[in-house]
Amino acid sequence: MPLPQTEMPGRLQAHFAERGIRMTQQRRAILRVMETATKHLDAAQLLRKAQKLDASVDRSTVYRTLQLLKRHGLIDELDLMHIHGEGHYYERKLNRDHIHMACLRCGKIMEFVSDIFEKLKGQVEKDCRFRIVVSRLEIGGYCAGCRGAK
Amino acid sequence: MPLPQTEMPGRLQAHFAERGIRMTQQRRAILRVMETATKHLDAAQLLRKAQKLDASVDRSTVYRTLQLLKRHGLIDELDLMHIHGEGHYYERKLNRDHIHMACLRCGKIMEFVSDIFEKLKGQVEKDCRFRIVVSRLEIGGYCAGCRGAK
DNA sequence: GATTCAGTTGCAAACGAGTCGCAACTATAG
DNA sequence: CTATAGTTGCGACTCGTTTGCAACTGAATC
Repeated sequence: MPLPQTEMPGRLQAHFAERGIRMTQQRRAILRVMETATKHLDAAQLLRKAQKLDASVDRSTVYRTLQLLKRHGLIDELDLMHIHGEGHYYERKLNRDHIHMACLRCGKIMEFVSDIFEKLKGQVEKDCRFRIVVSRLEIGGYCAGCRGAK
Repeated sequence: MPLPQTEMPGRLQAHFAERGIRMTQQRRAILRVMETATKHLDAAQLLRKAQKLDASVDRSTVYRTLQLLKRHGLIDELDLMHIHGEGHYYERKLNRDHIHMACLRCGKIMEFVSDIFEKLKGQVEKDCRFRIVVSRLEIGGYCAGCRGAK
């Protein structure tokens, strides 16, 4: 299930340059992993993959870089309904928000883009006079394949 | 900001009886706290309040009871955008799902019920052939009062 | 290219939320 | 009243994440 690639690899690095954020060997490795990831990664997976590019990358640097990316609104943080433990998953923020669905039986993660979701956010902004910065809709349930069984 | 009280206090206890779940002193205290809570509680707050009703209540019993309530679909688990740390918050599941909005500046939590949200869930069920069991929409941003400032 | 220094790093220790194994206890059915 | 399956408190533990600190380094300036 490849993520939609609506942005070029290298864009995260470009964002850093634009904003005058210092680029280091370690950050380059971590950003490259985020840019080329084809699925949602947690911090441990991100660390392992980044260490293949630069063996010196440390766990704490991964966490610090994730905070940095979050603060700049370049990634989204997900729970995926805590299907695999208490940790978090990360993905690059792309043009359009999407919904995450997690199958409680087979663990599959699905994504879904919806105009109704955009409309809902518009309603919240208008009716609640609330300025939305980040939104997260996660759904747990049973996917088409698992609905029949159990 | 009181939660909508569309169910009577005592309903959680009634659910337990209906389903033949054993009722203990400690559970009675914990359920009573959940039933009368006027805001979202985390496990530590729930423990403190429950201990005022029954001093013997232990942390692990609180967690075990929360798992039980979750498994029976009687409570919802929230992150509230991790505004106050990594823990979780709990609230009784009421008739209608609602959206949670967290102000990134003042920390206020707001709730919002929307037909469009119901419609969106309907779309997911239909278009993705996905049977929804639990859903969570959390939004971070700036509330009406804080939008001007900063 | 050398100098400078704020920003960044690895390390190890600490943290907080949540879980678990176990022996003692207790709510409920018979 | 008894039997027993379910529940409890306790303490030790796991796991994801954060922190303080001394050493290092990117990049701006000369």
